[in-house]
Amino acid sequence: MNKQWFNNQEAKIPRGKVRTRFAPSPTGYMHVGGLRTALYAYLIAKKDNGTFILRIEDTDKARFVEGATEIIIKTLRDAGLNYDEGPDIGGPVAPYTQSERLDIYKQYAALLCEKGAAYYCFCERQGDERQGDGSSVLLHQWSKIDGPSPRDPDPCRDLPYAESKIRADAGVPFVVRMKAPYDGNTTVADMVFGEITTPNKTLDDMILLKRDGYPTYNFANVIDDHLMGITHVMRGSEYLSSAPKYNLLYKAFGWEIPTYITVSPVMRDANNKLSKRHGDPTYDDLLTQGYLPEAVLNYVALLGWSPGGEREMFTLKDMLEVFDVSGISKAPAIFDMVKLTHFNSEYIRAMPAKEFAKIARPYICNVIKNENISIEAVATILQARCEKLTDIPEKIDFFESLPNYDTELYIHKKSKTDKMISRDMLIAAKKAFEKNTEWTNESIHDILIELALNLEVKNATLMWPVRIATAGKAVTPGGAIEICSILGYNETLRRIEIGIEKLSEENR
RNA sequence: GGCCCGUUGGUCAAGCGGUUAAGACUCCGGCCUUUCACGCCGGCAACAGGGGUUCGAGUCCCCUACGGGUCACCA
Repeated sequence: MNKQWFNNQEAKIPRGKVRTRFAPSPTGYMHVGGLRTALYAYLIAKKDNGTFILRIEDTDKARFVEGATEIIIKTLRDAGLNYDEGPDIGGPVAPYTQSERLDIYKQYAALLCEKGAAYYCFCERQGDERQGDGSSVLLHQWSKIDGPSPRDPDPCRDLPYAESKIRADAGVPFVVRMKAPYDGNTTVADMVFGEITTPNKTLDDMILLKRDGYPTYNFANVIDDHLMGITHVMRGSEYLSSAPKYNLLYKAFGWEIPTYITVSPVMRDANNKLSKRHGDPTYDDLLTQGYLPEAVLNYVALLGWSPGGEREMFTLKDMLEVFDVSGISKAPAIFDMVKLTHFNSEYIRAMPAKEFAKIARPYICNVIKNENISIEAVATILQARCEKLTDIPEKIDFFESLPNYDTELYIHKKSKTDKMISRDMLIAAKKAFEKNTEWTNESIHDILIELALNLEVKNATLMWPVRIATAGKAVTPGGAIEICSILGYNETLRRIEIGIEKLSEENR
């Protein structure tokens, strides 16, 4: 065993600062829960001026997905969760990638065997069968009998080290398993779940190194978290029951155990986790559905974490100030699209008008081809009334072409406007418009207000038919004035005439 | 089935032994208004159940129920 080699690995460890990592496996998409985990890890590090790193956990060859790492990197960048370290010091930052570190795991596994804390196992593969989708069918039936079931002793566990080392070196296929003690207890300290004590006899000899030479998640994680100097390990609650085994590994190496921060999953309903397979949206799906990255991040942060007060709108920068692990809840949280939508509309409204116009532009241009219509003006009336960007097309299609609407729309109970009155109003409005030369929001406003005054009717009595005639639908962004203004003089008059015609026909 | 974890309105949640049990979303009223929306005001709606401990329990303990996790050469 090369002592110098191990010393070199250890020498790279930076100490004394908070260091966290986001350690996804490259599945081809980023799910919402993953984003939340990344966010929390980022916040913990950055709150303390620490280091946040990205580590790709691609130790399952069978599940390799082309381009998956790029998606993760893009998402993180998109969300503003920039990681600041990779294996190439000084260069452009590529993430740490476990498949590039295979030698390291092998060396440490061998070291553990030498120390007697692990062993080579030459038994045939056993226990489960793989299905096409990567899930497995357990062959084992759980006993109905009460009490802890005794571990099946592995025949290789007590093989003399020297003997199995020779066999392994000679090329006999093997896995490396950890030697979990039969006696005593292991206590795991977790910042969210508190202290959990587990009897060692319930722990199995988990596999560290697979037959193909790749490490398991359980092993690579411990090695890397140590080697990369991770101080706060954040992960999902599915790993909570393995945590005692991780502690045993740290102990076997004589390494300091990091602080664990375990978070519960994000659910789709009371019984099921959010999952792509069930059709739940991934982070990218949400963006294409018209959600803003900031809104998604803000909403997701609040799933399972609360800052304690009444405020719930937080930018990433705000979160840096208020985030605290003590606010993380042990209970799972259900993802609610309706509330996300609310956050999104808040973010849209809070945006500077110019910025909104910029992001709304493609959605608007997709519908409005007419060059006489000002995209900016449409964006302006849209901003306060759109919950997500994908709402835009159906809200503004009437600008492009007048829908074939029903005259029932002219009936407005509140202002006691009916079809007859509407017709009179439209005729009056037409005349008033024809007399005028200017065509701005202000001039249109003045004309209509003055007209209502002269006719001695409520504003709504006049505005309602004008809006219906010019838009041809009941629900519109903006009122009559804005719509007329955007449509322009000629189109406005054309549509009012159509309205008069429609209403006149019915009276014959 | 064993072990571990959880459970406050439909949802997110505050609450750290004494509160009229916050707040937000949704929904429903009302006001404002140039429709819808926005905004403002108001309303509906919760401590899973049962035992303790205590002068006093959503808060502490136990049991039950329900839910989740785990028991892979997946992560």
